[in-house]
Amino acid sequence: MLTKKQVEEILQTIGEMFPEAECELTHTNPFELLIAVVLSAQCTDALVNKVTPSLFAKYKEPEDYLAVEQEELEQDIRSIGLYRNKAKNIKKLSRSLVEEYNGEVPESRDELMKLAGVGRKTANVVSSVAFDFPAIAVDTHVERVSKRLGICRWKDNVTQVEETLMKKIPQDQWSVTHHRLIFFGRYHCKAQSPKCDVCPLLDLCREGKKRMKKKEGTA
DNA sequence: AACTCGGGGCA
DNA sequence: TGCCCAGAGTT
Repeated sequence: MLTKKQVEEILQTIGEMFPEAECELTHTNPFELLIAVVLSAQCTDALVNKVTPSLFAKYKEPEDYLAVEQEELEQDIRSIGLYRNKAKNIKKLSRSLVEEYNGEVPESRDELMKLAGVGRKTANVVSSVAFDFPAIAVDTHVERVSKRLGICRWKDNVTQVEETLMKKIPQDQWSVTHHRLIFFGRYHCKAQSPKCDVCPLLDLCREGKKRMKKKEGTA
């Protein structure tokens, strides 16, 4: 596992690689943020942002989602993929908010995770971004990159990855770190074909050095 | 633990 | 043109 100082250096380097890394989710209130994050499962924020302007113009409150047929909602979010599941979850989630939470978005992760379509990652994003709850959202990119670089352990489960990241990164950098690691994971340290041969972090990266060595052997 | 949903992005 | 996904639910 890397030290705090090493992690700091790595994050700074990644920040220089992707200066454009910043939160792409646009939201004006907790409910819109919740919907946007639910929609973003298995697709990019950029793609979600193509539908949210018209979506949020049409649907302001949970009641608005309950007022239309599910087929209509499906068409409104069709271009993002997985739209049937997501439309069904949003209808169900809106009903829960109206009936059980007085129309308000709950603030705690545990309550958020009871909602349809809201898992651990979505709950962490909403509670931390909308309600300043101390949490780091760990998605597949963040987890993979953290493990490859040695920021956390290989055997760590998601909870342990979260804890390690929160321990090694100053709280005021959690949000930007999340997005830096996502950019790094998506465009550089990719799941299938990481660009180890042109990676400025290779000297620090156990996994990268292992991969380069293996590559030499097979070449 | 493996499977499903799905249009868009990228090789 | 065919792969692969910024997750969550179900079995």
